[in-house]
Parts: sequence; structure tokens; C-alpha cells
Amino acid sequence: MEKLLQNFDSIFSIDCIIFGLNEGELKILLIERNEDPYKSWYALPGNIVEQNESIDDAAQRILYELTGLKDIYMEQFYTFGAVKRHPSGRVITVAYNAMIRLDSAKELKPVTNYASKAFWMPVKDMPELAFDHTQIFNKGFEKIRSKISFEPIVFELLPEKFTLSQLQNLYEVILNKELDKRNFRKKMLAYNILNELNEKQEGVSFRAAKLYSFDKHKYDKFFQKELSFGKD
Amino acid sequence: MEKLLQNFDSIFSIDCIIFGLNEGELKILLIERNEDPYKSWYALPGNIVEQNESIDDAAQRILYELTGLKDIYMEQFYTFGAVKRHPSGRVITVAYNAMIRLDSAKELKPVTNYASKAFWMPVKDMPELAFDHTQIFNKGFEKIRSKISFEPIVFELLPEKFTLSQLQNLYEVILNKELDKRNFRKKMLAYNILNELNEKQEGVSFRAAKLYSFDKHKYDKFFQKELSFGKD
DNA sequence: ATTACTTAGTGTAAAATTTACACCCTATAT
DNA sequence: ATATAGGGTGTAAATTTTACACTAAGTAAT
Repeated sequence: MEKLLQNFDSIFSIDCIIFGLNEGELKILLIERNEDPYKSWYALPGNIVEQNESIDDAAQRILYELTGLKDIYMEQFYTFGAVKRHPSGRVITVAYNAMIRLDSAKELKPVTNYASKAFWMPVKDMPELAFDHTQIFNKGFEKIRSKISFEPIVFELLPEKFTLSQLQNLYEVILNKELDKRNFRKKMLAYNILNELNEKQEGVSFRAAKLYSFDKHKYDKFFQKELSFGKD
Repeated sequence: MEKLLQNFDSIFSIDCIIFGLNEGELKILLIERNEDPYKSWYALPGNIVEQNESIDDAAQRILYELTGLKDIYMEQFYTFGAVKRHPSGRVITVAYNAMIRLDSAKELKPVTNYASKAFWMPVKDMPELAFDHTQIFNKGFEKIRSKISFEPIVFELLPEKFTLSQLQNLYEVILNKELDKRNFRKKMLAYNILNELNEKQEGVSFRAAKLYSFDKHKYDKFFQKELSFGKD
């Protein structure tokens, strides 16, 4: 034990998959590394967990540093701890999923010094990423994909007011398959977690659709099971 | 310990919820600590992740040290990283669930030096545990509870040959509710992951039930979705 | 103002799944 | 032989899921 502690020099980090929706396309935030190893490769945004912050806080901080956004819901989905996943030493990483409203994000500002830029990469064009980040991305995306079949969790990606078609389109993009319009609307409205607004789409060159908003209060009532334990 | 910890960065540990079934009762393996902090409290078995082992390997090692069992399927379910979850320093812990066949476990042998004993505690009598281990246990148990509704994963708890009533009883214990016998059998057989054996229970003082075994090959066929990404 | 175009919005019947429910069977023990 | 304790089985009703196609409303072009 003593010996263990003395030799101890592992590092704990956070990596984030930050989803955003832009012109109907699902994208995630990537950075381009400007340090070895994997210099000039694309990678998931991540950083080291500091002594005085919880892992949830670290995830929030990383998101804030890159997007200027705070208090976004992020969900831890897996911890990657293979011995040699990082070539220069032992790094265990906790991976988080987050979803943000692209239009609410300020300019991207990569303040981390190891990144030369941050940008949105369409999920369907995902290149090979640095380290084991491709694997992390796959697992995180799969997690979201399987989760939305049980529980509507994607409203954070849409504007505050959205049409049912936009919502359906988002589902189709995530699940990568077409859904039946009538069945989709029936099911979504049956969840009873949307507010029908007295407003319609504007600026479209066709019949304007009704706008809806997500009602977190109603949502919590029906999906309490998932909330039965606190954070961390 | 305290002084030592202050000199180092975060420590990663593993904590395991090891489920076993004994006389129809669901139990988990606990240890009694013989070191401060929380001396003489009960805690989940756990240990520090060493430099040269993956977190999965560390989980396997801990299980082996306590039970003598190897190559048991363990599933990581959450990582706990609050700043002050350990009173003497920063310790981030990855929590695993495992299920073992109680009758196949050798004598329990707590080789870890911080534990004075290891023993099986019925889930229904769970006391307050050291550190945040009560919270970890709740989350892990909830994970299993929600998972078995979608996917049969509890065969590791039963003997190799078991009756459908034993299986149903196990579900009832985990879900903490009664199930309909006919519907349960119908559904379980429809999964088509069991082999009906040409054997019956022995040594019972009533009509002997047919024995079944779990067919991992058939199982993999039907639940591939969950296996689409490798470990770690 | 007519027409063409594009997306919005709606209902029903069939199929599949889930639920509720009760009695006879068989082995053992006395 | 009989009492006991769990083993084993089917069907109808209810619910959920699926498949499927047309009309409505607004915009844009002529």
C-alpha cells in the first residue's frame, strides 16, 4: 500500500461529447490538438480533473471553457481505464455526454492551451480521433441512441420553441432511420411533456407549423424513476 | 495515511457490488474495515487501481482476492468523484456490479489488510455503509433492477441447472414484487435462451421441477445490441 | 386569382404484446 | 390412502404498436 502510494502518478481526466444540432445536422464539438502526442489530430474536448472539483464540476468547466455555456445537463456514461490508452502515461478518463442549443452558444473559444481550434463536426463525417476517442464517441453516441427510445431527452438540442417535425427530424438523425409521422406525433404527445403554444413558425415558405415547448415540470412527473438518485 | 495522501494527486479506486443468492435471499459481499477512517464500519470491497492494470482488471483482482473467483463478468456502472467523498483525500472511484454463484465461491478470504472480515449481507438488511458506499450500492442495485426488465442478466447468480421457479423467485427478489407465474414462464421461454434439460430436481419433498440451463450462445444471438462495443 | 408546390396535420384497422386469471398434476410424507 | 406443496399449463381481454394516405394551409410564381 505504502509503496503504491509513493509510486502513484496516474492522472484523472474528463472527456466530453457535446452534441449540437445545426441545420438539421447532428454535430459534436471537437478540438484540434496542437501538442504531441497526436499533434494536429482531432480529439474530444477534455481536461484534467483538478483537486478541488468534482468530476461533474470538471465536465461543466470544460464545457464552459469551450462554449461559454454554464449549467448544462451532462451525463456521465463510462469510464475508460485501459493501461495504455494514453501513450505518455496512465490516464483514466470519465466520459460525459452533453447536449446544447447551438444558437445559444457564444462563439467557440478554445482556451485550453493544447488545442489550436474547436469546431463542430457532423456526426456522420466523424474521422478517426486521437487516443481512444473514437471508441469513446461510439459508446457515448450509442448510449444516447438507446436512451431516447425509452425517454425523451433531446430537447436541449432544439430551440426553445420547436415544431413536431423538427423534433421528429432530430430523432431520425439520431436513430438513423425514418419514423412514421403519425405514430411519432401520437406517441410524443401522449408523453404529455410538451406545451402547445399559440404560435406558429415564421419565415417559412410553406404552411407554418405549430410551435411547442418542452415542459420540464411535466417531464419530471413522468420520468421520476431516472431521478431517484442524486448526482455523484 | 492522511499525510501520505496530501502529497499526491487524486487516487483511483474500484468498489465492487458483488451479488450472490443464498437460500432465495439476495446478498452482497461486504467487508468490515479495521482501519480509520470508518474503522469497524461495513463497506463495499474495493481497492486502489495499480499502475499496470486496467480498471477492469483491478475489479477482477479485487473479486479474486476476496472470493477466489476469476473471470467473472463485471460491469462498470458509475464513477463517483465528489471532492470530499473520502475524508482523508481525493479518491475517485469506479463502481462495478458483479454476480457470482455462491456455491462456487471458495471460502471468503479477505486478503486486503484494511479489512478484518468479509461476509454476505442480505440486501434487504443493508446497513449504513462507510464513505458514500450506501449511495454507490443504491445506484448499482437500481441499475441491475432496471436492466433485468429489458434483458435477462441474472443467470450467474443461479446454479448451472435451475428451475423456472428459482429463476422467477430471483426476479421477484430483485424487483421486489410478485410476478405472475404463467406470464413469467411464457416470457422467459420466449427469449429462447434456455436449454430444457432431461433432468429434474432431486431431494425435494414435492413434485420435482424440470431443470434448465442458460445458453450463452443463444443469448448472444438475441442480445447483440448490448455487445456492440468492446470492453474499456 | 389561378395554379403549383411544399409541408402540416389527422384516424383507423390489423397485428402484436401484455395482462389477468384458476385448476389439475405429480412426487413426497405420513 | 390421503394430505401437502409446489409444478405446470391456456385463453380471453386489454393495451400497445404498427401500417398506411389523404386533405389543409400557406407561399410563390405566373
